[in-house]
Amino acid sequence: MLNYSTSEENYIKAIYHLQQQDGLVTTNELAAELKAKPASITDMMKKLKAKKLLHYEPYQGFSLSNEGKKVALGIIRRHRLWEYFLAEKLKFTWDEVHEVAEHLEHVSNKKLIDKLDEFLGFPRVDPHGDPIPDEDGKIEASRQVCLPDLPLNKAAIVSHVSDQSSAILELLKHKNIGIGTKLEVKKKFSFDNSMEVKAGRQPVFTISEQLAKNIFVKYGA
Amino acid sequence: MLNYSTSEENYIKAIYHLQQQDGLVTTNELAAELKAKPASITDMMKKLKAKKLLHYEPYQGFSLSNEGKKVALGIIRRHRLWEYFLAEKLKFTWDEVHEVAEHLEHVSNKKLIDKLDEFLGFPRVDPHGDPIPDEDGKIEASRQVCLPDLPLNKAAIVSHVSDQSSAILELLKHKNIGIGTKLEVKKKFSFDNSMEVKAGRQPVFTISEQLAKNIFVKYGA
DNA sequence: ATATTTTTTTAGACAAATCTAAACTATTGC
DNA sequence: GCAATAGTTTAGATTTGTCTAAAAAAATAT
Repeated sequence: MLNYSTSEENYIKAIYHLQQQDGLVTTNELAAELKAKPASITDMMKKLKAKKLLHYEPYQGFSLSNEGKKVALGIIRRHRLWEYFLAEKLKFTWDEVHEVAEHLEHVSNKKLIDKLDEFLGFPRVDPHGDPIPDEDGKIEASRQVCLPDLPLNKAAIVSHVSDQSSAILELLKHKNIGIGTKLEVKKKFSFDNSMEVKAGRQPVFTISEQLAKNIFVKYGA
Repeated sequence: MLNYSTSEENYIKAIYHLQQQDGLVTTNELAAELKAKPASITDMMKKLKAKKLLHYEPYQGFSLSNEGKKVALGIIRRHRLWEYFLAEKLKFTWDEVHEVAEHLEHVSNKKLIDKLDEFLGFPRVDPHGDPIPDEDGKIEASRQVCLPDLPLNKAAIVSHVSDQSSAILELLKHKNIGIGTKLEVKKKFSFDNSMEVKAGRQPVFTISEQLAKNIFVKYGA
């Protein structure tokens, strides 16, 4: 695997994320994502095409080649491992990790990343619940579901709360649940659809169906 | 503290190291150190002078200003903390850490570095025995002495072995002592000048005067 | 279906960091 | 003390990544 500049890596990563949703990515879309001018995008697309990292015909949009996807997954692997390290070891909060990881991800040394992975205990998801690609670029599909739909004993990360009333926020705060909290459903009761959950490092406790329906979590499939 | 480019940081760091030994640094010296052409050095010196990071008059050599030294110590702090992390947490060997830290050092985020420092337990020296500047840029003088001259209970790092005979190497290997090994002298016996040492994570053991004289260690004064 | 609008590309400029070759300054040897 | 040598700087070119303004292509609206 060749080395790419920080700039090239940022383009590749942005295209990867955009094409997950949209299929073909357009010049303006990418310009908005990267806060650059459309002319700069076209310039870089020519360069990445010449390096066979993407498919591109003028005016037709672009998408990563298989090689480009592999490069993107390498960058995402580095980014998410560093995010995990920052949250788990350095006690950054879930919303602080992204920005710092944006810089660390560009240090591309295979041994560094594989040893970091091992040191962290081969985590499957980052602090936002997004799956971490393995050494070979394999990545689990990311699923976002509401808590009642989460399989039993599946580790997940709180990613969203649908109801934003102060009543629910008070309750979540009291139970130490917030965006980024690790969550696992241990038991479900069919009588009232309440469930026992393990949240972060707290002992198992019970939450109601009403609450569970409003908590969304992400996990690796 | 402003931000500087990777390139600027590499120049600043190199000047810092060279002027430790030489006082004024010359164009050719720095060119050799950085594997760049003398013309490139002159260009950058003008730039760094404009930023008030160094004193420079054409043909007269250059040296860091106080501000320049502060910047240099910040870079060295980052470099050595990452080296410690790589050796201590990721189990890199002492001779592998430098190259990787050369890249990590350029990620300059104060919170990251201060939290890393805390996570590592505020180490005083890196895996080569060189002292790590603190948050304010204070740095202990680095001392290199042979083992009999090391103060009792002072943590130090093996940095050099003077005799390279296979006999001494065999002995050192047997005692698990090598470059980068942490060493502490626990007790000295005046009868034969033998001493009890703690090496790495091994239990305390005894070494002879002859051996001790050939082991050089570095420590923060 | 064609005129208008939007999107994309091209052309040309600029800043950062590097280089080569030539010019200049300082040092050294005799 | 001056010529030869060694070291340094300048001038101009190159590469990478960005930009603005203008041109070209595609999409859209009547």
